[in-house]
Amino acid sequence: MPELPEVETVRRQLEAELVGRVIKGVRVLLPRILKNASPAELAERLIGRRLAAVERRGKFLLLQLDDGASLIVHLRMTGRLTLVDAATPDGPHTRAAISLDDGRDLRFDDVRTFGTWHYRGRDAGSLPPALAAMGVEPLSDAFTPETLATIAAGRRAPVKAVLLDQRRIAGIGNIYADEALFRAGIDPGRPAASLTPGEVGRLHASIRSVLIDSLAKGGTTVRDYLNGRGSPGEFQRFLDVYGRAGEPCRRCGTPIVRRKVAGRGTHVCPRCQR
DNA sequence: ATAGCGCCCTGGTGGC
DNA sequence: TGCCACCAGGGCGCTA
Repeated sequence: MPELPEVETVRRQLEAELVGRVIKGVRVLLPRILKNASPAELAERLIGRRLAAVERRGKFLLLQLDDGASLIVHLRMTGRLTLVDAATPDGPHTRAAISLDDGRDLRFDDVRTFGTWHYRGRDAGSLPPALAAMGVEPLSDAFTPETLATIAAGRRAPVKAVLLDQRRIAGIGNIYADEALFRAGIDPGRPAASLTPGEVGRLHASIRSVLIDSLAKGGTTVRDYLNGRGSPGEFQRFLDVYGRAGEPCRRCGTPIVRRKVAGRGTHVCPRCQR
């Protein structure tokens, strides 16, 4: 489940390899991943374009083209973007591919086919609604304890639901919501507005630290995630609660409990998190 | 405006 | 061994 650290890892790898490359071909094996273009239209727009930059906003990847347009990719749960030699056969779940002028393909593989591609033209063009409404980047200077306090103020929803709301904070998914709340010692079901200023400060620091720590390990691979070079992340070895139901809390030894909060599988230490 | 829920989709798992 | 219900979950559309 690629979240901010995983998508950022892919972004860095793709940027290093893709910038300056020219698109020679486009293959779309599953047209419904394209949200606002037909395969033929996408090919017409992309072929001949040079890649100018690879950016990230929340969990979206933006491949910027030299004509001011962009290809906006969301990996959702099982999507992968990897660079391979063009001779590499498609996998059973290859949904699309872009061939480059250096003999390689940018392959998009996605088992569950939730991932999406949007083409955005130079002027306006359609943005994915979630991207247009995206909240603050948690690793940017704009994200301060005061920002988080404002976000939480007056919200009766569980604090975990607020962390998952991309319109408030960008890029946090189920894994890092659980991990940040553990580090902060806060129960995920608490109404966001019930957090004390001290708790808001701890949660702010925890969000940043867990994202930074995971980024340093190349992200988390629980099941499907692979980076732009086809390699898994390493942070799963350092998770405190996610996926550790029944195992002892690393801090106090109490078994980690799994329950449902905000409709999501949620992992907590019932002793450390209040 | 906010909160909650079902849907999309496939592969892996566990029960019988 | 086979079959099937169930689960994973981000974004989105719908409801109240």
